[in-house]
Amino acid sequence: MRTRDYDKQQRIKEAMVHLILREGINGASVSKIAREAGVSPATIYIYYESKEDLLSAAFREYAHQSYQYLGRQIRPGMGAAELIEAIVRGYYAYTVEHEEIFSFVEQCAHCPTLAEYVSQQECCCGIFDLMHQYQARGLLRRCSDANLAAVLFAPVRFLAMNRKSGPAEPQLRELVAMLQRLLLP
Amino acid sequence: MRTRDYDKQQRIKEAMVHLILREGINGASVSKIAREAGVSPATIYIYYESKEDLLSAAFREYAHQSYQYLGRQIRPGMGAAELIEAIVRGYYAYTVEHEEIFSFVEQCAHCPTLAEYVSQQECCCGIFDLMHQYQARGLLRRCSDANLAAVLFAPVRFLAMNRKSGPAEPQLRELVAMLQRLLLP
Amino acid sequence: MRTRDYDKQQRIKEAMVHLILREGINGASVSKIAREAGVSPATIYIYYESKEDLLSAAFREYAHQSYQYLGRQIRPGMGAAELIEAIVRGYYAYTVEHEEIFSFVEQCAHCPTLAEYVSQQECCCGIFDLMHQYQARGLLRRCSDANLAAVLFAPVRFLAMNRKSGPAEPQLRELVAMLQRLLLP
Amino acid sequence: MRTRDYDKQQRIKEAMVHLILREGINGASVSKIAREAGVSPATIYIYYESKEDLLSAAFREYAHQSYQYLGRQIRPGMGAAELIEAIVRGYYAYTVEHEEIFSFVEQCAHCPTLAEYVSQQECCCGIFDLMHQYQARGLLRRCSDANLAAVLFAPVRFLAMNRKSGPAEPQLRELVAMLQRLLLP
DNA sequence: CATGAATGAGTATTCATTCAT
DNA sequence: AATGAATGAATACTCATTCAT
Repeated sequence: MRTRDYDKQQRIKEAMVHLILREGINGASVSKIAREAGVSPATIYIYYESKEDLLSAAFREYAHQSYQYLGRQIRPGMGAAELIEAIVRGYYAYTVEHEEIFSFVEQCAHCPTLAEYVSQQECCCGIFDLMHQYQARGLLRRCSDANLAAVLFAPVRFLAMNRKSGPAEPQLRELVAMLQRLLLP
Repeated sequence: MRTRDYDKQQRIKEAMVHLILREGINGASVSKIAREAGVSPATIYIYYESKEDLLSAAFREYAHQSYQYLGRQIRPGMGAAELIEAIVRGYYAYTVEHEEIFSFVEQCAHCPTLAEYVSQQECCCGIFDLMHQYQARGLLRRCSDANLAAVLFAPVRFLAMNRKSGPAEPQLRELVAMLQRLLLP
Repeated sequence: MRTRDYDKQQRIKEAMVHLILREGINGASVSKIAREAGVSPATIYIYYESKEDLLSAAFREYAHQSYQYLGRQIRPGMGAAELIEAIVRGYYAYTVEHEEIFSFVEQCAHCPTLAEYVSQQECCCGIFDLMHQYQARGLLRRCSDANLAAVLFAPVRFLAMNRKSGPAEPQLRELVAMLQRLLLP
Repeated sequence: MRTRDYDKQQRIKEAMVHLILREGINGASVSKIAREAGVSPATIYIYYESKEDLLSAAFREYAHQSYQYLGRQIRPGMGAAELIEAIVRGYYAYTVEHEEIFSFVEQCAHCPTLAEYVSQQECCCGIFDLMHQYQARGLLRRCSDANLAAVLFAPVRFLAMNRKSGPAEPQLRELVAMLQRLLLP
């Protein structure tokens, strides 16, 4: 059950993410975050040691969130083609439903001073375990994890970043087909 | 009258890029850039209207640079397989040789307040013209430009960002093979 | 929570007025004001939104102060001649006793960017109410409020500004006599 | 005959006055003055030693200008009543016709760091010489020069500063009548 | 004479953080 | 636990002035 204090901590994180989407990583000062969250600046320092601590904690948490979301979209019983479609569409859906958090994580992941806090590779280990099983059973082509992540997630992120250019559905359908041809045996 | 020193302007841009790699987009203040470039803060405002002007001008310029570099790696006479290999390896080589600039552009491209200054799509139009010819002649499978960019460039960028994890060469060779299978008819 | 220190706010205002007297409106920078008031520059922004806010708030307050002072010098029961003398001498005494504030208000009132914050006319409305009563009872000649303010206050301010030229008392006595002749029936 | 350089110097002065009216004494920086005058900042330093030199030279020149203008409105043969009317109306006309210069001089005159450059008293000495003659011939009441300046000029300046409040003509007519009653024997 | 480039010192304002309540 | 006050150091930017041409 959510306690009152957990809510406050949550509000702080969300305020920061919201601000960073609106004004970029520079625009999110501690005072603004506090104002947006409806707390005093000093209160933030009860929950976090420093601004960097707040940023990195939120980055760590939210970086895993998209893969947890993905984990809920897939089931071990799925066929391989179905699995690929679920991943692509599920990941894209996440970027739409959690636009702010997605943008926040992308910014953090590309900032050298923050990137080291999170290893992208290990975020998706749950999904990779499943893929390995499919590969072992010959349902998916074998390839290195790095390249699997590269072709499965990076293109979807690219489409999500450039969302405004055209309707998403045809592009998604095409991408699913391409990745199925690439990864199915 | 003293004449304008274009080398100085270059030094300012490079100092900024250098700083942003080291300290992230937050750490690059005008004074630090000036100190790094060996000029007075006021001098920066002779060449640029504002910090945002400096950032966006450099972003615009460098965003095109990688594709110009790529343009020099490919030749119209190449076979389709060779073309894909040249693009993947050429793009990756660029990220290694111009690490700072690559990181700078990636950060800008993911920052909402800066991203709008550059349309990623139009940066690579020269290369796309060539791909369209190959597609028209049946040497490459047809697909939308968005997805072509998504599968050709995004995975390479992903590998480049996570360079430290393992040796690059095997991963590159594998990625080239995957993309050839994906895009060749 | 630390409580707000209204003495501190007062010190800030006084420091600004003091500085503006010594160095003119140009010389009163926020840092100098802060140093003079013994606070940090940032503290000023707790009490005022901006430098302009500080200036205009002080201007508004002090512009009324001289007329409040005057209000205490006069009594409804006075004779008309006595009233004029009290006003002239009272106003002059104020400029001597509150030299800094007088100079500050004069500077603000003549600066186009600040003048609009205060309407000189309405500052002295309390006194004008009394004058109107005297005029209604035929104890003072009738004239427009604008000209009444023009001949009652402007000459005294003029003498106050050029104080150094000669002893004040004879000039004041003469001015009182002139204004009595002018305004008494 | 105006030489080319005289024109340039004139343009600089006018640009400064224009800027000070628009943006107050703080807003008139050397660069802005230069831009407004269409010259380089460095050029200003050919004609003036410093910004203060520019300000004080212009102040000195323009402070005399209104009284020179006044000098042209009056003639020794005038009657005393006519003389007072000419002075009041002439002075007021000047403030309307040379609004920018009038505002500039007023600002300078009330700024402690600039006021000392010009003695208001000696600016109007020409007019005072004439007044003394009228006084000697019994056509004007005798009073000290300070009070004469105080009642003749300060009220007109006050009306000019508060011009927007109501039509000027009735107020001027009334003021002329008041001053005639005050100063005629 | 005239210029635009150059700058150290300054501008108003905001920062991340701590203090006292 | 929570707060708004307080701040030294930083922010982006401008200043008056000088330099080299």
